[in-house]
Amino acid sequence: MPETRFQCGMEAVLAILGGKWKPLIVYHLACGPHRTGQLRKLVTNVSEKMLIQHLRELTDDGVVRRIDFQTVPPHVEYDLTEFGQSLTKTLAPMCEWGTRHMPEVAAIVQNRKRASVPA
Amino acid sequence: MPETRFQCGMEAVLAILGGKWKPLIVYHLACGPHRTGQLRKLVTNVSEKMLIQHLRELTDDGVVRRIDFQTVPPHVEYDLTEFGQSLTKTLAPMCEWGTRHMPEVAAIVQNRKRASVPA
DNA sequence: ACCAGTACCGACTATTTTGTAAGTATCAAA
DNA sequence: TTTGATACTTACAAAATAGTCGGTACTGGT
Repeated sequence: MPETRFQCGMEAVLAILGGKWKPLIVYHLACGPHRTGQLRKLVTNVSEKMLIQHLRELTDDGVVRRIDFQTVPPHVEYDLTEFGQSLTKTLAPMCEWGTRHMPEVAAIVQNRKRASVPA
Repeated sequence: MPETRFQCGMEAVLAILGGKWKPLIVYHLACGPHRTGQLRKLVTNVSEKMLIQHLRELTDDGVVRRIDFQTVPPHVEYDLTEFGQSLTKTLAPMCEWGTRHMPEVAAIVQNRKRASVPA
């Protein structure tokens, strides 16, 4: 019963998109529907388990829609719900910032690595 | 040496703001400089260790500036650098989305809790 | 002398999150 | 009948993240 209270909108967003691969998944789904195998290739380095786990959570949260073609072998596609699309729209400026400052951020992260691996 | 490569701007943002309390810290610092003790009260439920740890990382990343008044007992203030301010600007629309959809998101999260505590 | 308040550090533990490797089911093709 | 492809599951292990508690240094008030 710890009531869900958000201090600012950011927290609400993170409640939905908190997860190592979720932003990437949503990012790729913004371009249209994809099936599981495609996403596994697009979201580099994601394990099958994490991909499906996050897809499930996003589906449960109403961000993503799962379309099962009911065939054998299975064919399943995912795409964004309207809720998910409204989210990606507001995410766009942040993505732009990230894109614009990408070299800067990469350098920052690189610095951190040196600090933590002093060998 | 896994080179730092970002698939999309979002990843770059998360590289900087990934951390349970960082968005909140930045959010409060957007209103002006604060000293450590004030932040500890504003960022509810944060432990002193995590607050300081995150403040340090944000400082190292050039998002936050640490101002030490060199007094005894110590007096330290934190505020956003220009880099940090450019970041909060692009974060704003996302915060707005979160604010607008807060009840919806709260309901979603509430649902998850029920699912994971079936007792 | 002792305690309180400041900002911060460090060892240790707990919790959460992510990853690995294997297995399920079904059918088609070889 | 064995293999391959699909989407997905499960048990277990590792890693990342967060939290607790005690300690540092300094000084002012009691």
